[in-house]
Amino acid sequence: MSEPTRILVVDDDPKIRTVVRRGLAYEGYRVVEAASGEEGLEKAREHLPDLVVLDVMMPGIDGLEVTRRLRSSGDEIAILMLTARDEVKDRVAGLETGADDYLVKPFSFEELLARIHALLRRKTAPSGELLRFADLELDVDAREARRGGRTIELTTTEFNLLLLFMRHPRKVLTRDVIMEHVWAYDFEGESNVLEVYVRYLRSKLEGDGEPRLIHTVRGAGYVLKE
Amino acid sequence: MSEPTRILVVDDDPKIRTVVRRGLAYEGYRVVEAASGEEGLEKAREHLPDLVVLDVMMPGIDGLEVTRRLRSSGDEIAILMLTARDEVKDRVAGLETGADDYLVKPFSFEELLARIHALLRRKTAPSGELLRFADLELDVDAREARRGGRTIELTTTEFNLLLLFMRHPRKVLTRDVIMEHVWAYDFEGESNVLEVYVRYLRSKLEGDGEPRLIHTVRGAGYVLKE
DNA sequence: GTCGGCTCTAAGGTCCATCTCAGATTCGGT
DNA sequence: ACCGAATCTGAGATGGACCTTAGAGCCGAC
Repeated sequence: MSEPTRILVVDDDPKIRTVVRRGLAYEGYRVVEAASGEEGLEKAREHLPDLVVLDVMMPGIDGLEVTRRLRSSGDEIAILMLTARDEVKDRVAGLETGADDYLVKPFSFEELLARIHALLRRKTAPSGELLRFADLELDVDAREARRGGRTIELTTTEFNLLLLFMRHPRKVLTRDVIMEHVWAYDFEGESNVLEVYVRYLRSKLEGDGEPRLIHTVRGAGYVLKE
Repeated sequence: MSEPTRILVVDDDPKIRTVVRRGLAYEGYRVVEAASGEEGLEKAREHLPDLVVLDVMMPGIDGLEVTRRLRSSGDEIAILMLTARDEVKDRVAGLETGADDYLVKPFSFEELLARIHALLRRKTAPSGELLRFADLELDVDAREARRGGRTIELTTTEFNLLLLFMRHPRKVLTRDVIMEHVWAYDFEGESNVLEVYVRYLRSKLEGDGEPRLIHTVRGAGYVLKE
């Protein structure tokens, strides 16, 4: 994926925060830090990270409580919990309150990275999602769209293309990026498949003379916007 | 971005310059060389590179001083510092004066490439972030500008030109530099494309009789300033 | 085997971003 | 104040990017 993934690191130990921040930043992630549970919740609200690395044991609001609150506010953030060695009950409690995975301290950075990758892969995979943009809805499970009351059937390719747009609204997607994501091949010889499918989508989505949502950006690509 | 990434290599050792230049050019980067700190500063002003590979130890103005001056002139260039083995204090000093990362000599080209990629990902992909100058905003993702509440649609060339200005505010950009960055060709014959596009931008950005932002500097070029 | 739906190719048409050019205007130097 | 050069401005030509449509190939369902 092209956009930077945001990761929030919540731990009261500055040494851990620094190591993790540096490492993840080096890997190209956008990193936000918090030194306490309170600050973590605040930063989460502010930055909408894709994943939180969360220490269980912290003074004040601890990791379990942070997890509980994040979950209760309906967030689908991936949560990776850090637990002290042998604190088995913490792990169990962590998973029960809604953490997605845990890692035992001390850990190597590579281990952490592996967990993070696995989690992100799982989480950003669509399931049960209902994506929404303007008056357009995309039901990921049913693989169909809705607009203006009517239900729009999509073929696989149309769905994949629209999914990409819905995940990156208001963002210009270059032809290359789109081709890579939806068709997954390097087209040496040129092809106009993309244009054809954009047209298919448009004609389905604008069936009733509704305003255009997928706009052409000459010399660049396409954008989903009002 | 569409224009090629520019990298400036500053090292007094010609062997290193050659190896690095060849390798990076092969990777598709536009490479500029400098053999001393003085020349490095000059080339940086002249070519506006996205990243500088900078040797610490050089006669005359050394890498630390170059870093300091680049930073003090408000540039957000990515700086990768090359240090001799075990010169720990150089590394620390380097990071403190504003370098973004360092690499210990001797290094393999692959190592260098990996660092460069990581740095560029961090630095020049301000995805989701808005560039801002005075009351003007440039949304890099959406490829559109905003001023005085209204949204301004930009063509590709207009966008590239404005992006260049926004990345180097308050800095006089000569016609040559602009032509090189936005049009990427050596114009032997005269052309006034640049003037035409400056006009296009102005008319879009000053739509409501707002104060001018792109000013002409006679005999030199243009500046973005209030 | 036949049918229907999905995917892609191909060819022609349309449109507008880009650039050129010519004349107007402004600026700096004297 | 004047002159030449630099820059601005408007209008127009053109080429390529994008759109549109039709249909061929493919695969699975029955």
